[in-house]
Order: sequence, then structure tokens, then C-alpha cells
Amino acid sequence: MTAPLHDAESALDFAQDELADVFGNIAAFWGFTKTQGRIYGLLFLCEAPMSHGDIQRRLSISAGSTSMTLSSLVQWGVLRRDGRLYVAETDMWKVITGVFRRRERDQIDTAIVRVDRIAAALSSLETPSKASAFALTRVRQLSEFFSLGRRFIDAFISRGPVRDLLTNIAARAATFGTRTTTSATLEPDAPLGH
Amino acid sequence: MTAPLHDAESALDFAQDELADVFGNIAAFWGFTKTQGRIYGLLFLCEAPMSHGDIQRRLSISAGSTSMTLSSLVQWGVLRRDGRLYVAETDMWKVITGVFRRRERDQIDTAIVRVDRIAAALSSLETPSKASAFALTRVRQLSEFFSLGRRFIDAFISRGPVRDLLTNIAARAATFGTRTTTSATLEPDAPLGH
DNA sequence: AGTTCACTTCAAAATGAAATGAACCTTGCG
DNA sequence: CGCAAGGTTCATTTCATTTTGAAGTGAACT
Repeated sequence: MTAPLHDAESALDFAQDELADVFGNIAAFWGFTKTQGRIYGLLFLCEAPMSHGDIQRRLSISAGSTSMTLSSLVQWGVLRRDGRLYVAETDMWKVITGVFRRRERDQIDTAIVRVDRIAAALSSLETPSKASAFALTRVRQLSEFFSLGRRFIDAFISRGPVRDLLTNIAARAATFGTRTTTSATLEPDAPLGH
Repeated sequence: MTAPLHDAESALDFAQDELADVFGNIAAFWGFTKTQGRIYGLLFLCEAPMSHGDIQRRLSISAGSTSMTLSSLVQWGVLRRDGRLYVAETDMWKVITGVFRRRERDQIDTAIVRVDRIAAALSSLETPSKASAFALTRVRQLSEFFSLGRRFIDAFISRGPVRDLLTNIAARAATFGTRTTTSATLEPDAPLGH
């Protein structure tokens, strides 16, 4: 792509631009803004804290966007502010579990509440129809699945032992190679023929 | 919210509307369109397959959107098409791992390639600067982290044993209650004093 | 062959989110 | 005190994404 870079300065520039872009994409993909990712990516490579101005200049963002994005990142616990300087939180586990803690958990909680409300409506019927009964089984399936998800997220974000477990799982994967398809669990009925 | 519904038909209508909306939100959150989620939500509650027309009418979507969304969902392996009828794939594990398989894995692979390229650029320097050396350690951190993530995703999507493991983890969470903060692993340097 | 109906395609419009930039505050310093 | 320089806020613009709807395709029925 680019010819090998020879001085440390230009290599660092390349690294910063590139990593900012990598994080920019990841961020956009996960429902954050590209700018949030870019700033984090830049800071990730910097030992010394950077100021608003440094960041703005380096990434050519408007002053306004820089300011708002910085504070959002601080709120997300992804950057830390020290006076007028910013540093990246580089422990990725902290970053990720932090995001999950706030965002995905809220989401799943809302979903659980609503699904349970649906289940209640369907199960309180005096004279269920075939269709409503069917829907009820599906809703219950779902409710169970979401609860499992909720518990899993809890496990994930209550840091410590779980992280090691995940590491173990990853290790296992290599061992097992490929699938073993132990279906069941979420198919109480046999709804569809091919 | 709404007063209790008394006949099965209206309860079912409520359930469908509501679940369509729940899935609509989840979908939007995870980078799909709200419409994709709504269609899936609707179908999730239906025993009998539905046609394009049924779906379009029930959700009041335009014909065009219905058509395009249906085919995207089929492509994602989230619906199955049987002639002119559609059914939901209701095994949530299949659905989720399917999405991960295609989407998140691609993403992380791209990131890994780019990060490694950055590492190469920084490590091939004849005369590294302090800053470039620092950046290199960070990039290596990251590369390792991404590889772990990659392995974890692989474990997750190679179905079977892993699912049970996840279930176990979830079970553990309840036991452990709260955090145990065993940091380390991704902090080779001590970059920031609060 | 011709008409109809169900679906698909695609360009154009609508929507909604993010970035901008100007006005407005602070802080620090002569 | 007052004025820069640097930051923040927020209304506006910009832009990407999604939805629409009109036109096109093709199968089934007559």
C-alpha cells in the first residue's frame, strides 16, 4: 500500500491516522459515532495526555464536535479528563464492560419488561384461541432467552473470574474445531418444515 | 397502560404490534433497520407462514420496503422462504450466531489485519522514537486483545458445547453476585494517574 | 394472446443523526 | 480591568440511510 516509512515521526503519523480510522469504524459499527472512535483511537496511541486543541487539530474536527465528543467519551468512561487534558482508558475490558453495563443492559431490561407484559396479556385470556396460545409459547421462549442473556451480561460485566472463563472458552474453541449442533432448548414445538 | 384485553384476537393483535416494536428497537440498536426487526417480530409470533402481502398489510409498510426487507432477512438466515411464504427462524442461538458469523467476524478480521499492519510499520523503524516505541506497545496490546476476541467469537459461533458454557457462566454470575476486579492483563504500562 | 395480481426494482423523497460554525462563556494574564 | 485564547453550546446544515411509490416483470388464470 504505502511504501515503508522511514522516520519515526511519519510512522507515528501513519499509525495514528490508521488506528483512528480503525476505531472510527468499530465505533460506527457499534452504534457510536465515527468521531468518538477516532478520538479514542488517537489517544490510545499517545502516552502524553492531549488537550482539546491538540485533538481538534490532529483530526481536523470542528471545535464544537471536539468538545461534545470529548465529553461524551468521558461520560462513557472511555476517556479520563485531567484538568484540560484527556487520556484514554486503555484497559479494553473496562471499556467494553462499561459500555455493556450501561447500554446493553438497559436495552435488555426494557425488552424483558415488555415481553413479560405481552406474556401477561396473552395468558390472562379467558378463552384463548389456537393462535394466541401459540404466540404465548413463543413469547415465553423469548422471555426465557432474554433472561439468560441478562444473566450472561451480568456475568460478563461483573469483572474478574468471568474474564478468565471467557479466555478459557476461547482456548477451547481452538481445540474443538467445529460445530457439534446440540440444538433443542429453544424449539419446544417443531414449527417449520424446511 | 392499556386495559386488559378480553378476546383472543385483540390480545394477539396487541402481542404482535408490541413484539414487532420490541424487535424493531433491538434491530435498530444492532445496526439493522427497524423494519427488519418488526417483520421478524411479527413472524416470530405466527405459527402459519405469511406472505408478502399479509406482512405488508399487517405492518403498514410499503410494498417496496416489504420486498427488500424480506429478502435481506432471508439472506441473513433469519427468515426462511417457502414458495411465496415466509417463516421466522425462531432458534435465537441460530439467529445470533449466524449474524455474528457473518458480520462481527468480518469486522474483527479487518481490524486485526489493519492493526498488524500498523504494528509492522512501527516495528520496522531503524530509529524508533520514544513516542513510536510507546505506540508500538499499545498496538501490540490491542492486537492481542483482538485476537482473543476473535477466538472468543469463534468459540461462540461454533455451536454446541459453548452454548452450555455460556449458560454455566450465567449461572455462576448469580452465585458470585458482584465484582472481584482482577485487573492486569492489558495494562503493561501504568499510563494514567487519575 | 390478454388481463390481472403479486411481487420486485429503482430513483426520488423523507427522515434522522452527526458535524459545523457562530455566538457565548471562561480562564489566565498583561 | 479588560482582552485574548481556548472551550462550550446550540441552532443550522450536511449527509447517509431508509422508505416510498411508480414503473417493470412475470406467473396464473380465461
